[in-house]
Amino acid sequence: MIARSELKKELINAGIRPSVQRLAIYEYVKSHHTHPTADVVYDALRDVLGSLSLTTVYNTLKLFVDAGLVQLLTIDDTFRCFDGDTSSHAHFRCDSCGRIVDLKIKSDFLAMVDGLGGFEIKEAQLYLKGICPICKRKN
Amino acid sequence: MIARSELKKELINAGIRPSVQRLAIYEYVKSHHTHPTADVVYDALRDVLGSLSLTTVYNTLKLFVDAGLVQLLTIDDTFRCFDGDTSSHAHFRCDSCGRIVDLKIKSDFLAMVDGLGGFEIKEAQLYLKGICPICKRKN
DNA sequence: TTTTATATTTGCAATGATTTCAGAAATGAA
DNA sequence: TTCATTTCTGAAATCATTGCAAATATAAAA
Repeated sequence: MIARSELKKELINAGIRPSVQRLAIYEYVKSHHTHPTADVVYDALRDVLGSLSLTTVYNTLKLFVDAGLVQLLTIDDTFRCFDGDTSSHAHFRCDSCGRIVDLKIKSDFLAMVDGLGGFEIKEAQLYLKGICPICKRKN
Repeated sequence: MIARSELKKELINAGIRPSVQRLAIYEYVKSHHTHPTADVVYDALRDVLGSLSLTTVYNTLKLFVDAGLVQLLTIDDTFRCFDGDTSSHAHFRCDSCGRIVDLKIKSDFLAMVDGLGGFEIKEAQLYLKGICPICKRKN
């Protein structure tokens, strides 16, 4: 759990004015590692904050993604979800329960890709899909 | 370029009846390595075939994906595109020109991911984004 | 070949996540 | 406080994708 004042500084450093809504949304994605959709964030915060618009959540998350503070995941092709952890890691999506799991990845994994000379890589996403250990045990 | 009769066999082997539309769509995605969207396939084939419905293109591509004959890519979060090459390879999307490029990847690249024991991996997608060599040279 | 059943295609309407937009509210500076 | 700027809001619009029911094509049976 990161302190609110620390999160505030991060927003300011990124050139983003830390409004009440923005700070709440930022705190949510940084403290919940559940890869929430915009809608999930909206449902979780609408009661905490007096009022909140779903549009604000969409706009704010897009702002964070563009600033590099949050990752946008498209591992499930039917919706977008967000990850406050911007460090390099892989994602696994269980076909059975839908859960998205973080997996550690070696820092030099791009060495496995051939012919990258001349390319400028700004972002890398490794998406794995299949059956998670919990669902496998159930069968 | 693969022969039409060969493509026909592949569909039959997958349990898919090779109708005129299906064969045309299958031939398109297997011979064009441009990662087309459903709409692009539709526009390319509507004139060749007498008539064609966009719904048919969506349904057919989904059929191919479910049968494992074609890959679904979600590297661009605003639309889905398709890849007739189902072999293991990475994809790069240029932020500048939007082009999606195939990149070779070492077959054992999953060794770079920690803690995969217990997981059953059915699909892996490595998406890279940034600036391609052609766009870099232009600047 | 004709009939019948089944599979496929079609076009339009519906869906639903996301975005746009214009006005309202909040914020910061003077 | 006043003014200017930024941010938030909610409703309406967008657009890729899907659902559905009718039309067509294909295969099997008679």
